[in-house]
Amino acid sequence: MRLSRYFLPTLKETPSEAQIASHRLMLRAGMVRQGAAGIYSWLPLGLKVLKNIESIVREEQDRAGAIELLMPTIQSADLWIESGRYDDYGKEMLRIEDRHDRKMLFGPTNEELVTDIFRREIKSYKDLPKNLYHIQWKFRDEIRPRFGVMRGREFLMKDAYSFDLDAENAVKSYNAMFVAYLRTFARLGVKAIPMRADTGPIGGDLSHEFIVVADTGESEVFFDKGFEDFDPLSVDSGLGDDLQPVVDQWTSLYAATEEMHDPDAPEAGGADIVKGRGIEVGHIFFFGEKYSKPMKAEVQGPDGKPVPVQMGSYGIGVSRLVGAIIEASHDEHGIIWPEAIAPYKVGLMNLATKDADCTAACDKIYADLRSQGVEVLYDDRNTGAGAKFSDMDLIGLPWQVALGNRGFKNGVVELKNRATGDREEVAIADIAARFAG
RNA sequence: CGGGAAGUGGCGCAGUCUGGUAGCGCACUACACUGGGGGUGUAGGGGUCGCAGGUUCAAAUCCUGUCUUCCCGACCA
Repeated sequence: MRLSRYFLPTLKETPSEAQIASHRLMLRAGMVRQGAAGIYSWLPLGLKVLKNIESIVREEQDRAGAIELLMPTIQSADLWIESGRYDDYGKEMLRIEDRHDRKMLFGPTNEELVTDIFRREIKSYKDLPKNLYHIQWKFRDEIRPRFGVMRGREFLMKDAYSFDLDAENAVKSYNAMFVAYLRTFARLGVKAIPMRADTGPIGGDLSHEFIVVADTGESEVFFDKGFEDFDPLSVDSGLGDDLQPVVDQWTSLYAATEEMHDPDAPEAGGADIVKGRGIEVGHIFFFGEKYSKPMKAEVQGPDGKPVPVQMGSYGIGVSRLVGAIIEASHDEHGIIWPEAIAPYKVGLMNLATKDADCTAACDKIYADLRSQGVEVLYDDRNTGAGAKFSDMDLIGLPWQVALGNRGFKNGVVELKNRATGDREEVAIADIAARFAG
């Protein structure tokens, strides 16, 4: 993409409403603009990151055997009345009426709707297990939205729902998601630590939160230093494998959020327990018959008798992750994207746009990179070099390639790694090949 | 929902106390210079000061109401 034709409104100064790093940087980097409190438009650069995260989340869900569908954002109140949550959910649920005065709502989550879909179609234990998920916008009318996309009212969430015949199999489904989550966050380039969690209003018996550790995190967390060394990607997880040992390994070390932390517990006091701040990016629950019973989501068992299915739900805050990753990965100059989700891999800067030869050389690098399938943002604007460097640092692409008169004379570009700051000179003729494969 | 703060051009702000017809920086437009870390000059365009009432000869400024946004707390992906 040529920057001169792109839509990337970067800001030199931070809008006054933004306080924390991710919010400031997302506004300055031209990723989002606010529509109302907690409601954002995603501009092209932000959308690219959101889509990249979404793709990785989707790949890992599919890999773990979950099946994608798409449920609507607007739901009928009927199912929520049936489950009993229409009254329980309170003012956080945005309620509306259609032209026929029917009660509708903007979905804050989808247990009811997915349970209804399940119960209409699945009648036999032979069709289990099932895990259905979608990636869809949710709306929760938060009392106090804040921190940009980290606590928005409208947010993109991946939510999966598992259905099993009995608790034993439901735990297998739970474990599959547990491992899929570890893999997902690792692939996104962030360290997320699973912590035993309070089940909250969704209810249930078994629950873990996945917490990204960042200094600006909103809640206090306590965890064993041993988590630093775990590599989730070393674990292979096919559907049906017994993942209990993996889960056991990951839950053997102490980790707890503030509300679950018990300073008096023997395992909580060790020298390896560190205190930090964290951002919740995922939350998984096993809640058994909580919805299947009142909503009569039953299958016939081998003995021909109807049994309510055992359910779990599994959420990842996709839009929140954009903010959370920035919180965990930025410096005073701007964002530092992990390569897996960066909006572009390479930022190419022509520092001498008035020089026909230099421009031709840049154009060729741009064409070569694109023909190799490398995503490249090409700053071909007629601005000073300083503005280009600053913008490039701000938007945080992993690799910067700069070519100006000085380099052109010597036949070299400057290649900079955004994360490490390391620079090296590479021959103009060789630079495209550096990104091959 | 309790506590606190703020709304003045696209962004950041001054002006409000002490009422007199709106200003600065950045951004934007044109031209010239410049071109390796947000450069320089000249000339421009853009704001009924969140909104509605009120006081006054006169309101960004004083009074009342209202909307919006942000921060702290209790709640949440």
